[in-house]
Amino acid sequence: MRPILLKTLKILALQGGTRHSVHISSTELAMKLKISQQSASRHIIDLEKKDYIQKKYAQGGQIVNINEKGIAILRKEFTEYGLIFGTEKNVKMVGTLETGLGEGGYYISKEGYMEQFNKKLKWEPYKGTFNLRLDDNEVPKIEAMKAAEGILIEGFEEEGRTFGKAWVFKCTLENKGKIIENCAIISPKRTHYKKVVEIISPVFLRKELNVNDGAEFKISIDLGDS
Amino acid sequence: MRPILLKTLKILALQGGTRHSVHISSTELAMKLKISQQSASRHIIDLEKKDYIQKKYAQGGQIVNINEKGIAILRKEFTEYGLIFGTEKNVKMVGTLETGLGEGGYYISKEGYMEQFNKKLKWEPYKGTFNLRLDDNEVPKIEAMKAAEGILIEGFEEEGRTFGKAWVFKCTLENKGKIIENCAIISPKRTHYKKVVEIISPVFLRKELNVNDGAEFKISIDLGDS
DNA sequence: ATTACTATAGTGCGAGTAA
DNA sequence: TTTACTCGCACTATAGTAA
Repeated sequence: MRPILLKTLKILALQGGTRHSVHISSTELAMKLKISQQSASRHIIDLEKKDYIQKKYAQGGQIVNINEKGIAILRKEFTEYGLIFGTEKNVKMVGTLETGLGEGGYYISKEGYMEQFNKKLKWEPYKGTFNLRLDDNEVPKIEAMKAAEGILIEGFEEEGRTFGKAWVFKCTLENKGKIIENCAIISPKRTHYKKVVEIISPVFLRKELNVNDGAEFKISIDLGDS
Repeated sequence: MRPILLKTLKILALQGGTRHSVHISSTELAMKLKISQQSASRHIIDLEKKDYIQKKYAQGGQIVNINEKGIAILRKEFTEYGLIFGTEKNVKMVGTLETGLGEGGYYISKEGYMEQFNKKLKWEPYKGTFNLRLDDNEVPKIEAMKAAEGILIEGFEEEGRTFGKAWVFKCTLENKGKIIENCAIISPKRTHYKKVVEIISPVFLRKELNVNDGAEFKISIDLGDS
């Protein structure tokens, strides 16, 4: 979505558009946006074309209603600002199971990491990672989460090789109504553009849950618990 | 501020930029914004020129810090989204006293309004309004507040003339540390582009406080109390 | 690797105006 | 009064590239 359309949608929402219909002329909207009447009109048309709003003509302006899709995008913004200012304490995301390269399992099974997991998570992970691919627009959320506090897992040296530090975030997973506590997202970098998160857990999740690639999971990260 | 710059600033904030410095290359930022590296670089330069951020070069990217001014604009956005979703229960604004046209006093002193003020506010206003000019960027806040609930003052007919309905919002004012309870903003329209709010109060505020045009007031509106 | 300049391509803005 | 079209121009983004 173009930034100017988001701004337009926000102005409509500030007039109460998420709660009831808004009566506003393109001239008035233009003033609020500090753009021309023509551009305001175009933005309204664009928003309707993209199904963010509905409109109909009325005496001296138009009646605008914000659709579910529009409310959803505004709520996403609100959540992201909540993450910025640390008021959002629980991050929920949806991810799809996929097969990784197996590298994750190699790394986490190193004793230098395992002893820290035992100490800091109070459980020992199964020696493999569970890879969940996030939806494209979840990425800012996971990055914000990573930018916030997490549990630091120190790096170490072994046989002349360096194993870098990592951060873990306690979370729970949910699949078909079944909730798995004691999971954690592990990430080698604080913030890094990546659509896949690697999950560790005391149990072999694929077997425990009998799931295959493509299975959908709800991920819930409690930021207050890190 | 251009919408694209706000979006850029938000991305930086989501990397933790409001809490600590962020190490990010223009290429990585460009990916997150889904624009070219060149544009991302330009936006970073623009943000720094306008004092929203500070940056310095580092190995493999740049180190960005968000300034007070940048944090302020992000917080304003957050507040506005809070108003949209009704989580912001208290709206605070700053306004400057100015002399109105005296019309407000004429209208509110009509018996048809006065009896409603007595009943709905539990006090009778002084027969004049106290006009506070808001800062330009406070306008969306006041409009969002007006879009939310308020106390409805019904219109009426008198000698063939129509006196329209209005909304009042209980508030308190603060000037030089002195707090005046029992004030209310009165507005003839739910949402209307206007930089001046008219305040009513049981007392003649100019005399009570010994203030003149230009005096600064903090306005605090409790939306849960309407 | 980076950042960020110049030059060009492309998009979006607003003036004018019709309906 | 509205909304919203066409069209020209200006601004913005990106490609190419230097440092």
